[in-house]
Amino acid sequence: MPTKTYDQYCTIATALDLVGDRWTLLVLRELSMGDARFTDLKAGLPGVATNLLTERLRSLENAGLVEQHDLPAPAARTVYRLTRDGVRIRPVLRAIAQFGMPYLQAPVGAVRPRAAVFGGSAALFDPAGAVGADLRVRYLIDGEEHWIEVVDGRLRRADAGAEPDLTITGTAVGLFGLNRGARREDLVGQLQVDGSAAAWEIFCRCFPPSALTLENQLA
Amino acid sequence: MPTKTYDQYCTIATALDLVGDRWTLLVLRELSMGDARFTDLKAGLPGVATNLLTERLRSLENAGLVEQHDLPAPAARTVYRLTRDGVRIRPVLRAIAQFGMPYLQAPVGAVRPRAAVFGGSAALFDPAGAVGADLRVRYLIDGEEHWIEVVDGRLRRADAGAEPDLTITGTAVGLFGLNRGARREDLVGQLQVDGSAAAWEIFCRCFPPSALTLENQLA
DNA sequence: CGGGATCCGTTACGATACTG
DNA sequence: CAGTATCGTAACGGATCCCG
Repeated sequence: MPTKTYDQYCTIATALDLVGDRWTLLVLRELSMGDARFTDLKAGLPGVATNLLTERLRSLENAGLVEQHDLPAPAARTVYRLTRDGVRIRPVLRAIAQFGMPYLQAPVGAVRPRAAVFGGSAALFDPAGAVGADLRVRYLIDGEEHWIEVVDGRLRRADAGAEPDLTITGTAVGLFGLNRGARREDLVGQLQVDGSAAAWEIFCRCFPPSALTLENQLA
Repeated sequence: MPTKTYDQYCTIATALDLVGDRWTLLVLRELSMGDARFTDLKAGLPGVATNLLTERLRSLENAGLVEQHDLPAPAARTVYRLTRDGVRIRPVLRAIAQFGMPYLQAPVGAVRPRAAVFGGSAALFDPAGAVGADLRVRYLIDGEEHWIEVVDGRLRRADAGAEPDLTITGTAVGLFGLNRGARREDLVGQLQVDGSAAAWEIFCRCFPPSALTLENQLA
């Protein structure tokens, strides 16, 4: 176990003592998209050593951010889940995702639809722009269906249910294009948005695309 | 140099490739409070090895987040400063600080006034609560003076100038108490707030104290 | 004194192999 | 499926030394 702490009276240093180790925030990213088994986590975190993943999970359990949950009989044994304290990491993940968005270059390898929705689109959520907003969005990305909703200005995952205000259909790469500021006209064939103009306007206020004006685009 | 990258098409992984290494975010924390010399950084980051600090600074310069700046003759040669791209890390630092706030225990060692203002108080800034707000706050903490202002819902550092709407006078520890949710009555002798009731109300909306309802308070 | 560079012991990480 | 065990390598931590 990495026992290294910054040992400083600082909220940031304290937070990083909990979640600052390598892989830890990416584990939380995976869990913030939903419960996951050990193998799911391993699949979502290419390159992580199994012993390290184990160590990180124990460490997160110890910090009270993650807990194991046993599933009923037929399903595979256990899943990992964020605790009530653990979900407090979401704004951190959103902020990091917004920071990193302009640095993302052309896709390498496959893009998981769920990552495009939660790590890409939903990560752009802007609480200030969303004040008072209500919106249900249905994503159909590479055949996978995901729902998110904004209720009274607060972002939540949602389940399939009542009619969506907006339906976004297409590929994960196309969705990333939208997040990075591409215009809808440029995404014909990759992404299609169905819904009222009013709903689209609310969407744009709640999920403003990342500013691409970085002076220093990495090569 | 740590050349390890997560090599994943993910905004968070990409961001962590830039700023996820040990000490890097704390270096940015220091610089987000203002320009700093090498020695200032070293002083603000107890325990960091000098070679490591050098390596992190080079790496951040390389990423375009930090730049060296030469000062006129009499002053010590160079300072480090966040670039225009670099200041984009601030929302990340704020989010991390808010996450870490409840885990902060009693102070160990000296608390720097500047850290109490920027890492503590200003870190609680809530864009959603601040929509449309305007406020100038003057901090007098352990003899140090710092100003922040909210202009049309956006947070900025400020310089001494026109009358503040609110003046907060006291100790760094007292200020942390306020941030963590202590009531003003409990901070008599440690912290004093001067200003109109209306300004105080705006302040509370812009800088809501961290929820202390963590089920799992660390020991 | 500010701003590092060099060296070296220790720790954490990465890859793979193996097990209940 | 969900880990544990092992081991070589890379990164970190601390101290010392160097140079303008």
